[in-house]
Amino acid sequence: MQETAVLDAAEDLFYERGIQAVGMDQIRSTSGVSLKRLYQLFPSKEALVVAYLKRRDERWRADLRAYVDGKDDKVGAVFEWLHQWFSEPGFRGCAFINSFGELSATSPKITAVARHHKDEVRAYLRGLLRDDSTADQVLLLVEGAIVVASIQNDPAAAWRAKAAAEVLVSG
Amino acid sequence: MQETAVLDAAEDLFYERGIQAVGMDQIRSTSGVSLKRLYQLFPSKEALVVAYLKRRDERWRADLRAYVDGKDDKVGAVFEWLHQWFSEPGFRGCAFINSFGELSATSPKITAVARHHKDEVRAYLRGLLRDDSTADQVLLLVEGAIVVASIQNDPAAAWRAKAAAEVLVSG
DNA sequence: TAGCGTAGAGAACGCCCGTTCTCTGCGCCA
DNA sequence: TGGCGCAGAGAACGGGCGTTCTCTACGCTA
Repeated sequence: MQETAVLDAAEDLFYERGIQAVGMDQIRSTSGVSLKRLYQLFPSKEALVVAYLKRRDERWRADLRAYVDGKDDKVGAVFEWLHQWFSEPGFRGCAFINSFGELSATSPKITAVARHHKDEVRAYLRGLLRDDSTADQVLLLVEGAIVVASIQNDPAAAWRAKAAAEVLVSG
Repeated sequence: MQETAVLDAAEDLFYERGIQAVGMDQIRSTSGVSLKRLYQLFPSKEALVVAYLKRRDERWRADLRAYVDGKDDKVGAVFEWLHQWFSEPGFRGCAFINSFGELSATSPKITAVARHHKDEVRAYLRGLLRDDSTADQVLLLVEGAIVVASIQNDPAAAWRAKAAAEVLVSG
């Protein structure tokens, strides 16, 4: 489907290079969808960015859930999954943190999507832990691990976060 | 001094709106320094961004040190200081995380400055704690608190991080 | 006072952006 | 087969970007 091709191209390019660094022409040539059709599917670049982020949010959380579901140590599994993610070749941090830093001053819609993603992650952790304040602390470790892993290019941040989470959960 | 005026304008505008959203003309009109002189002081926009980030890095860490120095509970004081920062009117997250998300794919120099800032923060925490692996865990809480406070617009993230840090340090 | 060098203001340059429009050509129905 | 409509390719548009250049006017030296 054309919409999927456009979103695939958008995700590859926006995540890899940043949103403002990618023009609509590059989305066109990568997706193979004409500019006219592209604007029929998404009436503006902002709408395309929002669609890209929404799809990524849902897939990201579904992947995390799928990995954690079978495991006994749910919290530990979250950080194992993060470590896997950090180790992927194209890893460049959290798309939502990056978009927020780039565009929160310009676009309330993009700000809202980023906020929603973090809300959902927090809710997921609360469901995993049954103690809200511990879950909120674990969320801080998750976000911190993502930031440190990307900026320092150091996937092992996930293991340090895992060790810290174990202390918080057991304590 | 003109250089200071330019850096002040750059910091205000880049931090508030993002780097790519601010043009050199706006730096000129805000600082009152002519474009020609501006390019004598900083030979390119990238050089100006690097200078802005370097000055901010040093001032940020000096402010943190100044606040923490007198306190008994050094680690607690770090999070108190963060809470103060999060509560400032123009708070929009960490300039280095934001710049990294926006430009790490484009500019190795900016990437290096962001990485250096985080290295220095880590080193500072290690000096405070004398136990490197605990310090690295506290770093995750610091970064996580910054991210959550900015995206959720919730300065209280600092208090949750403080409580978690107390558990990690005492444990 | 005459002449020179410097610095400032802002126009100009080439390029790329997001978005729209035009023009071409192909597929469908009578 | 002839006429119609849709869709694709890409040119066009207005504007903004980073950077450079021109031109003016002022201040110092003799």
